Amino acid sequence: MRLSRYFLPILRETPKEAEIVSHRLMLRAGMMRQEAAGIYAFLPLGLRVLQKINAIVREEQNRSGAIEMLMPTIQPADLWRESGRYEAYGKEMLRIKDRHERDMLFGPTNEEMITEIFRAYVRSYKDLPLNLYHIQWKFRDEVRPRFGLMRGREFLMKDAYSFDRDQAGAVHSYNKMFVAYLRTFARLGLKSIPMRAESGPIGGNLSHEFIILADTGESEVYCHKDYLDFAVPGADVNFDNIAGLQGIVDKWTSLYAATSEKHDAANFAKLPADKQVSARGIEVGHIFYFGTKYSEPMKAVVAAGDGSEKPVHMGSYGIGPSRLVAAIIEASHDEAGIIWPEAVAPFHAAILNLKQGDAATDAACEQLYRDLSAKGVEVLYNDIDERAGAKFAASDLIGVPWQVMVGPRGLADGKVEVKKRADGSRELMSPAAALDRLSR
RNA sequence: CGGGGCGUAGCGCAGUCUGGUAGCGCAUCUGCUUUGGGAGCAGAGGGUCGCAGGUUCAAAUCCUGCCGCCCCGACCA
Repeated sequence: MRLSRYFLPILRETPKEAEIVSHRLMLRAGMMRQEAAGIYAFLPLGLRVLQKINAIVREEQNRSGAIEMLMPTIQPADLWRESGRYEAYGKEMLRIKDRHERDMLFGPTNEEMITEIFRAYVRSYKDLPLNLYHIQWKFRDEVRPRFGLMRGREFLMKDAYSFDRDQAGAVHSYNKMFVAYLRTFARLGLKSIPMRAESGPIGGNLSHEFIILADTGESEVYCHKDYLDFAVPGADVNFDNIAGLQGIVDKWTSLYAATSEKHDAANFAKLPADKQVSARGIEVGHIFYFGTKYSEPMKAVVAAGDGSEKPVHMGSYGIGPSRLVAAIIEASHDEAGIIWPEAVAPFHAAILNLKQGDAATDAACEQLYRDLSAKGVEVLYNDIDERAGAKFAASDLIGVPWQVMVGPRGLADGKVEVKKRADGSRELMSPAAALDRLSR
């Protein structure tokens, strides 16, 4: 992409409404624009990151056996009257009337709708287990939206819903998501730690929040240091191996880990002093087993095999991709701007033409741009007629992992300079070597 | 929803107390000079001063009402 033909409205100064670093950097980097409190438009650069995140989330959901679909944002109120949540949900639910005065709502979540879809088609336990998910915009009319995308009213959520014939099956479905989440966050370049959350109606430990550590995170978390070095399950993990998955989950829940709400200072103090980690974190995922809470009132039942019909056991599993955009920035930035993990970077590399208009420099940039593009490298070519300093600052701000600086000084020796955004290291090399390095 | 604050050019702000030609920096446009870490000079364009009433010869400024946004708290994926 040529910057001169792109839409990247970089701000030199920080809009005053932005308090936390991810919000500031997203606005400055031209990633998003606020349209109302807690409601944002994604600009092209922000969308690229969001889509990278979605792709990874999707791959790991699919790998675990979940099946993608897409439910609407607008839902009929009657569905929620069946579960009793239409009255219970309160003012966080955005309620709408259509032209026929029918009660509608902008979905804050989809348990009711997925249960309705399930019961319409599935009759037999033989069709289970089933896990359906979608990635769709949600709306929760928070009293006080804040922190940019971290706590918006409209947000993108991946929500999966599992259906099993009994609790044992549901636990396995839960474990699949647990492992898929470990893999997802690791691939996003994040250290995630599962922390016990409020238990479901059946009791037990079957609700976990996935917290990523970030110095500027919103909440205090406490955990055993060894979590930071736990190996994340590989891509070859067998999701059908019930005992194997349980073993992974057991390991990842064996040590102390709690958010401030569930923190038990006395138990935490029992850990060896050098193993106590007290840090700040951001919740980026939440998984939940809730049994027959919806299947029973909404009559989502299957033939159990013994002549009877039984309500299915369900769980739901959320990840917030739009929040993750902000969370990744909170976890990965410096004074100059964003430092994207390579897996989610909007572009892999940037070419900085340090002397626009100089024939040799222009030609070298054009050639490198063509060569990188031909190799499938996502590259942003800064071909704007502005000073080198401005290009350095802009590249650092938007956080592209690799910068290739091309100018007359280096070209005199047949060299360009490749800079790694993450650590600032630079290396002089030939354009051919740069091409090789960046297209690996 | 309680408490606090802010709405003046695309962004950041001054001007409001004490009413009297709407300003500054950055950005944008033109020209010249510059060109390896956010250049310099000269010039230009751009504003219903959040909205609606009211007071006044005169309102960004005073009064009343409303709207929007931000921060702290309570609450939350």
